[in-house]
Formats: sequence, C-alpha cells, structure tokens
Amino acid sequence: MKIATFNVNSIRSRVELITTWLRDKNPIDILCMQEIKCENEQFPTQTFEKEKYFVAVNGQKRYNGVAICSKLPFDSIKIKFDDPILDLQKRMIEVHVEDLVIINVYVPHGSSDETDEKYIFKMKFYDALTSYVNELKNRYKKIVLVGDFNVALTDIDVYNPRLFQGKVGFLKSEKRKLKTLLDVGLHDCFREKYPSLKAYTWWDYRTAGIWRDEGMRIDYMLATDEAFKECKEIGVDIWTRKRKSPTPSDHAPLIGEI
DNA sequence: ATGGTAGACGCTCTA
Repeated sequence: MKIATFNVNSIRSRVELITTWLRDKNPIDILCMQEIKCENEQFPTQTFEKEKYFVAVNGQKRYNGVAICSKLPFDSIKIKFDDPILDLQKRMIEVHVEDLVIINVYVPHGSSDETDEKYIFKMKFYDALTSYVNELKNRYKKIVLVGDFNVALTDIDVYNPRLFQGKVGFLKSEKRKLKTLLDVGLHDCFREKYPSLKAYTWWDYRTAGIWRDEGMRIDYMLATDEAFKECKEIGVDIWTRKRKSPTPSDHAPLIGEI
C-alpha cells in the first residue's frame, strides 16, 4: 500500500489542491497529514469521504492538528497517549490498518534557539515519543512512524550545511534525539533506500527556495525491520509544491510503498 | 542582509 506523509499547512486552505493531487497524480492508500490547523468539526471530512477515504482527525484550533485518511478501514483511532508531553497539544494520531500500526506525528518546531522553552519542549517530546515507540515495539512487529520531525539529520539533508550551523532544525542536540529514536529500531526508509540522494521535503516560503531547490529533509517515514523489509519504493512528490496557484504548502509529501 | 511569506485569528503568533 502507498502511504504518504504531508505537512499541509492548513487543510482548509489546501483541500482543493490536495484532492486534485490525490485524483490526478497518486493513488494514495493512507494519507497522513500534519498542521491541519483546525478543530475536528472544521476538518473537510465529507470531502475525503467522497474520495472513498475513512477519516481520523485529532484537530486543534489555529496550530498543530493531525489527521489520517485511509482507503482501507482501521479498527481503532488513538489520539491519547497517556503522556503529559505527547498529549499537551494535538500532535499525534495512530491507527491500525491490517497488520500495520501507523503513527502520524507533528514534532514541535522548537522556535529560534536552544534556550527557548519551545526547544526544551521539542527535546522532551522526542524523549516521550522514543519511550512510546520503544514500548509499542514489544506488542507490534510492523510499525510505521511518519510525519514532520522538524530536524534534518545530515549535511545532505540541507542545501547549505554551513548556513544551517546553529539553526533550529540542524542543531546537534536535536539530531541526537532523532538518532536515539531511530536506535530504538526504526529505519529511515528514504535514506536507507537512497544513501546519497538529495530529496528535500520543505522549502521556505520567504526565500522562495523551491525555485532554487534550497530546502531541508525534515519529513520522514520510519519503519521497524518487519515493515521496512516490505518497503519497495519511496520518494518525495514535488508536484503540489511547484504549483503557483492555488498556493501550496511549504512542505511536499513523502510517499512510500509498504 | 537578520529580511522575506503564509495561515489562522483578531490588533499577533507560529512556522
């Protein structure tokens, strides 16, 4: 099945572009979205149902919010993770589809520097997420954790490593947190399939970096051994990101076939 | 050079 992770930067302003993309470009089975920026009642559930998707939403006013749309039925929707950090904002949603556990996460951005309380929250969020996945691994073999992780891991994941020195999204401490999460037993599907391929998932609106491919790889599909074994193809789809109208998200979807 | 754009919301915050 084709699984996509896509930070949509407001679903209400993006729904038209996304449905066009879903119809014309990619038969996506499971679409995981972050930053839907609306409450559950405001989510265009019926639009996705018309496209033959089952819908699961963990919405939040103004900021954050995540959702999963699936062509295949899921038996449960998890939006509470019994953790004060993970549950503070609406940043996670989990569904079980066939023998796969799909977790969709929007990791905190972290604001401007390491001393910012939002950055501290990002560090704590990584610790809590790592503990959660570590525990979940005892009960499920095939786990796919996708989303916006707001960290680029290595120099090939940013267009100019020198420029990103000391910038949130490329700091040593947050890279270490993401590596620790991977060390629980998750594969960075894209990077393991393509060890040296440049493929960004985000380009800054402000510098119009998309036109010079000045971006970062901050969206990931992470999978346990058993799920990664079945990962046939994976790549970034820049079709929506290159539209001039309607305005695209600043992220592009990462699509993996598992 | 420390900007720039975009979105939700409401006289600003977040990314």
